[in-house]
Amino acid sequence: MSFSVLAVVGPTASGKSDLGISIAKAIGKAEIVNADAMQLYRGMDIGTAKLTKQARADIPHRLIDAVTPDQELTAVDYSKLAQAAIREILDRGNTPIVVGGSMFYVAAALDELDFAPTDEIVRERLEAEADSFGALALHERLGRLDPQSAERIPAQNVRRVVRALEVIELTGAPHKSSLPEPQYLMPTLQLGIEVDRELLKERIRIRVERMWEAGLLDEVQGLIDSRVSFSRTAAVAIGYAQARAQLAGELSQAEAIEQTISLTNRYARRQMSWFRRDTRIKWLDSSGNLENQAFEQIRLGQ
RNA sequence: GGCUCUGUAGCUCAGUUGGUAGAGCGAACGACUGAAAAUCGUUAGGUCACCGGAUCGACGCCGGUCGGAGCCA
Repeated sequence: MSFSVLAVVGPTASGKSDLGISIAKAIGKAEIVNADAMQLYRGMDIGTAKLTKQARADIPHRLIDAVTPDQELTAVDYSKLAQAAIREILDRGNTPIVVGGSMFYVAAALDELDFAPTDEIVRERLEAEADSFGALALHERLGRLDPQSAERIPAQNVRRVVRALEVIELTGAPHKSSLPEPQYLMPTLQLGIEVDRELLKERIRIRVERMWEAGLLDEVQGLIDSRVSFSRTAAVAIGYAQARAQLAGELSQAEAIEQTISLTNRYARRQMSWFRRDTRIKWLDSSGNLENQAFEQIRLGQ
């Protein structure tokens, strides 16, 4: 094969998980590596649309339920886990299939990304400075130290301004503030699922409504009762934040559901704007037979 | 039936003493190198309910019509 790693990407509710399993079964000796930032968390099942254990029983799945919701995990941590998993699977003579819609995590698993170091103390100090002097002042400082980054990063985007300053302070070198031409770590075939936007919205609505019917509130109440705190990432999981607000009496159920639908739609849009620019992706049209199109691409890629 | 309030972008609403309109959310598009389901940027949407009047000029003033809400009968 000319590719050693497969990947299935696309927006939420496009059918990545199912397609991943179909492909794995069809090609044989394949294992799935999760690239969904939220499915990493144990106990967050309904709201992350995790496949049931039965559904994934036939195919080994890696990096699902890898950590508890209170564990802080970053894209860098994930990239190490994912790359290690991919290597292991390859060593076993199997084909890794990376499946997930977390754009940055997909890149962290598949691409060459040379992350600069981080330091919590430095970052906290910069954030505090942003608070007291304002985002503009910080952006001006970045303009003096690294005009290129300052030009690329809007002053309002405090998060990225702070990160750029952090990297300069830590390494003395400018921050790489824009993504490079992506480069695979290993020969990879990336399949993307494209769904008509209106149809996707409909699917998202149904999916979210079913989450509530399936007991998302109970699941969240259980997490609260077990007294695990939520990590920064887990805390903002779409649906979970809304379910918690409903349990706290801050939102009605209808409001919680509507909000979840609307945030999920926005997320799907951002996913597409990220994946679209990756010209390496072979797109599958969901109005046709996904499996056949996938098999065809795999055949062509061999 | 009477009184009062009200009708501005898809939604919720701002619009100082008259010079043809803004915000938040939503939408479309985009950026993205250690929080990424994060954090942001850009753009498109409005004969300011309708008709008439005074005015050089009205979303804004006057009169009327239609539609909402409340109070009193």
